[in-house]
Amino acid sequence: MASGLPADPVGAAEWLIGSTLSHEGAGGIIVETEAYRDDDPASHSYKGSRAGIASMFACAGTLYVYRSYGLNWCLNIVCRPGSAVLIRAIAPTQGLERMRQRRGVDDPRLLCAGPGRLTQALGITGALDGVALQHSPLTLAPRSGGLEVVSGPRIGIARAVDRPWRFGLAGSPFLSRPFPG
DNA sequence: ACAGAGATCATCT
DNA sequence: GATGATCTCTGTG
Repeated sequence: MASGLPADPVGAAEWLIGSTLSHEGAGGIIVETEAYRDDDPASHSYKGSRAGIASMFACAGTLYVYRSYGLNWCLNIVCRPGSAVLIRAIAPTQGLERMRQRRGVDDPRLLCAGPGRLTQALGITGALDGVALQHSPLTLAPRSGGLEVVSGPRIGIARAVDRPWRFGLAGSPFLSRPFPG
């Protein structure tokens, strides 16, 4: 990939921490991600391609956006066919006022702390599902300096809970939940 | 602070 | 008919 996204979702999830993600002037710094691999029982792609998740089997850099629990949109970036990284939280830096309006809350810590919240704050919907990142209204800028990344068990899944494939920026107040330890 | 329930829908059994 | 990679509100300690 042009952006240097690792093909392995676990490496990509860690790599994405600290990157800047924005959509039409609203966005911030990615502080929380999760990796989902095609050989991973917790992944939508585990049982192979089927209707509704086709974009997860597209080429690296494709956006996979799906609806969760009937109401929330969740944003993933495919890093290899069948494997993707779920963007779980960002530290809001641009377009604060716009995001507050869309979310209907004032507390900046509640603007983008969670996969459903961040898509709502940025105005991301299923319309972006299957679109290539570089041809989408989304902008992704890799991190510049080093930073401390922590990892832990993923959230909200029933299978393969033991895999520590959730990554976060150490000490960030914008995480959807704190990391154990 | 923590626990439980409801909202809502594509996909699967 | 059941199941989620969720969020919010409400009731209780």
